[in-house]
Amino acid sequence: MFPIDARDSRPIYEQIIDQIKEQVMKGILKPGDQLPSVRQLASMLTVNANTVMKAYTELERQEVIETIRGKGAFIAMMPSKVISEKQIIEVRKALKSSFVAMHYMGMSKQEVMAEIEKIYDELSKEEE
Amino acid sequence: MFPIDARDSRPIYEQIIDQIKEQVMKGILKPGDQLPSVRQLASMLTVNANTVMKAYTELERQEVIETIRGKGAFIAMMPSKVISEKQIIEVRKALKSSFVAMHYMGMSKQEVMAEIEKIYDELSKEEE
Amino acid sequence: MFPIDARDSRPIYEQIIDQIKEQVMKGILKPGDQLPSVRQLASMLTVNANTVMKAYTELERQEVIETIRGKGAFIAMMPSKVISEKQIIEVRKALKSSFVAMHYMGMSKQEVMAEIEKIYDELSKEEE
Amino acid sequence: MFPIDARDSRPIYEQIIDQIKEQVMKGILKPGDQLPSVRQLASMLTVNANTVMKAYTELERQEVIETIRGKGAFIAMMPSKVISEKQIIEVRKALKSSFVAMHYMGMSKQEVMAEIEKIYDELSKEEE
DNA sequence: GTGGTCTAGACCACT
DNA sequence: GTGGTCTAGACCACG
Repeated sequence: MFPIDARDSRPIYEQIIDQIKEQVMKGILKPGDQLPSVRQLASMLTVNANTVMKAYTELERQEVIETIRGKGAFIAMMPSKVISEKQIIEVRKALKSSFVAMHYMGMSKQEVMAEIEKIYDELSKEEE
Repeated sequence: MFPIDARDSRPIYEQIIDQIKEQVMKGILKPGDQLPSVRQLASMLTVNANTVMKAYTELERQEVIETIRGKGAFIAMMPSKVISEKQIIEVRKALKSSFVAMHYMGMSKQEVMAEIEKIYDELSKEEE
Repeated sequence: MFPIDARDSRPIYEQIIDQIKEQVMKGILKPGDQLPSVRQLASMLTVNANTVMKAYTELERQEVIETIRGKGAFIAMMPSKVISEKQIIEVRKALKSSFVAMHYMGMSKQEVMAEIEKIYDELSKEEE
Repeated sequence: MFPIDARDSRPIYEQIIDQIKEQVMKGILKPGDQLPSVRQLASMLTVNANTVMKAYTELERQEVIETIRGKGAFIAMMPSKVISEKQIIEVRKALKSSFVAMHYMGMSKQEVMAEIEKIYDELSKEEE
């Protein structure tokens, strides 16, 4: 379904969260679509069920998905737009940190911008 | 000297690393400039000396600073240029993750781009 | 598991690093093999866990091992190939220093060469 | 006189010791030759006099030089040939460590051997 | 004074 | 269980 890298420094449950959000953004997953069950996804990704559970719980908290008892988990109908100040500060810090890192990798602002465009293209392009 | 946020999810030593790199990028710290000693910075930030030590060690490894035995730590003369494939992949993932997060915060690509410009301005503007 | 000499002038964490690299080179440890956990190795060697941690962190940075969160540390699949100019200069200095020392011990070039062959044999010979 | 690198990881006093031994080995300094005084050498190298003192003391202990009160320091007449088991073990460890490092830098045994020959050539060639 | 190593022990995040 | 961060405090080598 999607690639999980156990060697990645980012925790697996976070990778799952991001992958699902990404698929929604790309339109691969649409509002109302049903997600695989915790156990199913766990066996697909060969990770622990608790790890998937943690991802789903967090996704629900963020209102990206909705879980209905006895039915399963579904992509939420209404995209959440509650933006907390905290989140904005967090993402700004993350961006700044990335830019400093890229600067130290010898990339000019232009090169960084090109990289950003590239990533944005990927995100809007629907993949199989 | 610079702000350390104990409640931040990122480890303290990483925050120190980023702050110093940022100050170099802004031109506040220039090649050859002496950094505060490990113990000094530790007491300034009210963190443990070992934590500062860890940051300095990593900065030296990245060739951002040079330490001279018995003398102290200094901003490196030669900007480092060693880039590993791993680093590039990491930073791309980080960017993508930020963009997905911003999308979920309801920001359009244009708004994201404006945000990026703003952060870049901050990074090139010398602060007091 | 392997010998650590507290009286050795070289730091313990460096001795651990070298021992593990040596075992990989000899083929005793193979790509994918799991290493003892930080705490296990610490108690085996009767050193502090932080000391072993430091060694593992550095080995990961050098891409000799990979650590997987919650699972443990493993010998890396891909042999690392990142070489910095600095490292080459360092190792040349170390060699020169050794040769000067051996000369002062009254060893001729031939004797030195014989010694080198002997050490190389040891390194390629798989030990129990 | 000879190059001292404060940024080098090796202590300055050790660099001085090695440089003097190297010059003796190359024949630039011959038995009976007078060395510069501690203060002279210190100012030549722009290092602390205590540091040079430490180097001279160690060189005398190793019987590489002889100091005569009121006269100065001289290269020893008899090359010392006392070899302690300890020294041999030390130098073997150093060599092994270098070889492992070179192996990890992707150098084959042949390449290492070529490197060794090169260093040996340098050591026998009298320089200005 | 400086950096660097090491210990002991706590606490956290992840699986 | 695993690695990872952090503190507090000791001791050493170097200049």
